[in-house]
Amino acid sequence: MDEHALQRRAIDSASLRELYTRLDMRSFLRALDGAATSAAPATATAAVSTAPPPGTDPLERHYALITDWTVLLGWCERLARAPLFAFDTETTGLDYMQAQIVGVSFCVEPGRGAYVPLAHSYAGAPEQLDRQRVLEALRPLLEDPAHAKVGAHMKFDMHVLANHGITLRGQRYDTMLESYVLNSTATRHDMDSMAEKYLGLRTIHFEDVAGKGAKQLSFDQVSVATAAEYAAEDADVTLRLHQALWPQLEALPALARLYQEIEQPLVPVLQRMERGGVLIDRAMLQRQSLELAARMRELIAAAQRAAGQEFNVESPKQLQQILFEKLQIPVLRKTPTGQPSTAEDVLEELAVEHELPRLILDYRLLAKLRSTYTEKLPEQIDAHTGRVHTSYHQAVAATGRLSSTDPNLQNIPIRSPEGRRIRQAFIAPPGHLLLAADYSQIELRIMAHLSGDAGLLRAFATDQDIHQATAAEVFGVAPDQVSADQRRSAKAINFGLIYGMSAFGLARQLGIERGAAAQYVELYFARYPGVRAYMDATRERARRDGYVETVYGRRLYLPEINSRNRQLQQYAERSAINAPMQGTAADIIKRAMLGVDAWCQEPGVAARLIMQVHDELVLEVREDYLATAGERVRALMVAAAQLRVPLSVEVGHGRNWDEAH
DNA sequence: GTGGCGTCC
DNA sequence: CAGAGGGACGCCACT
Repeated sequence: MDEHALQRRAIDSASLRELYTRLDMRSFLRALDGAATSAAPATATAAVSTAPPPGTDPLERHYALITDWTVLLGWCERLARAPLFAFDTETTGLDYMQAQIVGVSFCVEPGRGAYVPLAHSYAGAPEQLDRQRVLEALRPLLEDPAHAKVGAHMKFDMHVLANHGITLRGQRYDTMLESYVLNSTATRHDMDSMAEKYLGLRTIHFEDVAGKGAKQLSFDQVSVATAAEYAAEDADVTLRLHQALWPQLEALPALARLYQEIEQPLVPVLQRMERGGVLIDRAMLQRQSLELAARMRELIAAAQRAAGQEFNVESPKQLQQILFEKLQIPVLRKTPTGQPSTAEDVLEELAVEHELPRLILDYRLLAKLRSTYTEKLPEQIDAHTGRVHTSYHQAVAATGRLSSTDPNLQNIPIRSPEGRRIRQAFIAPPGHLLLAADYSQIELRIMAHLSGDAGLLRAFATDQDIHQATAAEVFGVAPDQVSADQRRSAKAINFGLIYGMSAFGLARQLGIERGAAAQYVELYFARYPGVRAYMDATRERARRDGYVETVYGRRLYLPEINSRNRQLQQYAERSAINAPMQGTAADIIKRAMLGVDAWCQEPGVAARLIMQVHDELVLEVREDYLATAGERVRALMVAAAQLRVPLSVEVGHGRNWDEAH
C-alpha cells in the first residue's frame, strides 16, 4: 500500500472516531483505546471457534459473534485499518427490492470472521444490537470508496443496503466476477461451488441452515449461533477465494484489465438500472390479456373441430397423436428423443396441406404472449415503486453477454404485430420519453474487424446495406438490382456465418436444396476470402490453445474442441466461431454502458439507463432533454470501441418502447 | 426435474 | 454414416 493510502486510512479512522463520539458510543471509544494497545480484535466473550471440517481446511477458524458495542466497534476500527475486507449481508429473502438485513459479516484475515446478528426474530432469540444504529456505525466504512471491499455477488448487497439507506462504495473485488472472467464455464460462480473447486472446501450451504422446500426458514428464523457459523464462514471463504483467484487473474493481464475496466465497474451501473426499474402500463396488459383469451377460445374450438375430438392443444404429446396417428399426416422431423416434432417450422410446412397445424400455430402465438407476458408482467410490478425491476446476471452467459430474469426483459416480443403491442405497455412516466439506441449489425462489423476481409471492410466503410451488398457479390448483380429474395438469402448466409452454420442448416433455413445452399456458401467465400481464412484460423487456434478470445481478451475455453465425440467437437467448433463475435459485442456494449451511465450521473443530466438488450440500450429521458440525450448516447456508443470499421447506432424515441423503434 | 417449444439478440 | 445454428429465459405438460 502506498503512503498516501495509509495516510487516508488514518484520517478515516479519525473521522470514524468523530462519528462515534457524535453517536455517543462511549463504549466504543473505550474499545478503541483498548485496541490501540493490542493488535488483536476484541472478540473475547462472544468468540466462537470452529473446528475445520476434518481433513479439508488447513486453517484454524475463529469466528466472532458480535452482540455488544464494544466488540463491534473494535471490529469497525480493524476494518477501517484493513487494506481490504470481505463483507456479506444476510437477509430476509432474495427479492432485492424487498429484502431486509438480518445480519452482516466481515473478514479481514483468512480463518477469522465475525457475524453481527441484527434482526433474528424467532421465539427466544437473543438480544441483538439495534440494526439502524449498527448500520450508521458502519456507514462511513461502507460508503467510502477508499475502504476496499471484496464480496460475492455484491450487487445484491448493494441493493439490500440501499433498502436501509446506505450506498455501498469501494467494492473493489467480487469473487463471482473474478471466477467468471477467469473461466466462464469451468464452474458455477456461487460461493459453494467455487469453494469446492478453488479451495477444496465443503462450505455450509444455505439449505444446511435454513432447510429446503416449503419448510425452508427465512434467515431471520435461523438461530443466531447457526447463522454466525454460516455467515462468518461466507465472509472468510470470500476473502480466501479472492486471494486464490486474483493472482490467477493478474497472471493474465488482458483478463485482469477486462475485470478492472469493464466487469467490476459495471456492477453499480447494473444496480442502478435494476433499482430504477421500468414503468409498465398494467391496465393495457390486462386489456390485451382479455382479448387474447377470447381469441384463444375460438382457436381451441376450431382446432378441436378440425381434429374431430377434444384435446389439450398445449400438449405436444396429444398433438403428435392426433396429427401423425389419427390424421396420418407425414412426419417431417423428429425431436432429439425420437418423437415426431411439432415445432413451428414443421407445422408451418404442414399448414400448406392441412387446416389443424395453422390453428395450432395461431393458438401457440397467442398463448405464449398471454402466459409469458400479458399475464405475468403485471404480477411482477413492484407494489412500492409501481415498476418492474429485472435482475441482470453478469456471470451466466459463457460468451460475456448479460442475461435477465424476473422478469426477463431481453425477450419481450417484437416480430409479430400482436407481440409488438406488448412493447406499447413499456412506457415513460409523465414528462418523459423512452429513447432506444441500437447498434446496427454489430456482430457482422466485428466479423469484418476480426477477419480483415477487404470486401467486408469496404462495405461497412461506405455504410452499405450489408445484406444487399452481400447479395450483390454472391449473385453477381448490381446492388440496386438485388431482389428481395436474394437479399433474404444473403441475410441468412450472413447470420449463418456468425453462428457457424452448415450448408445443411442454410438449406433448411431457406427451404432450398442442400447443393444450392452449398453453392451459395462457396460463392460467399470466393467473394470474401478473408472470412474463410479467419474461420479456419479461429478453429485452428481453438484446437491449439483450447480457448478463443474477444477483441478485449475475454476468453471462452472449449475443452471439447479436440473431443473424439464428433457431436461435442463440432458443437465446440461452432462456439469457437460464434464466441469471439458475440463476446466482443458484449464487451463493447458494456463499455458503452459505463460511458452512458457515467454521463447520466453528471449533474443536470435528465436521463437514465433502464434496459439493455444485447445490442440495444433503453433510457428514460425528460422530454426537453431528448435531443441532447439522443446525440450524446449515440456518440458514447459509437466511441465505445475503435475497430477497423465504424460502429453505427440507430436512435429512436417515443412514449413507449414500441414507438421508440 | 426434464423435454418441447417459443420469445429475444 | 449421422448430424448438421451461437447465446439466453420461461411456459406448459408430463414424470
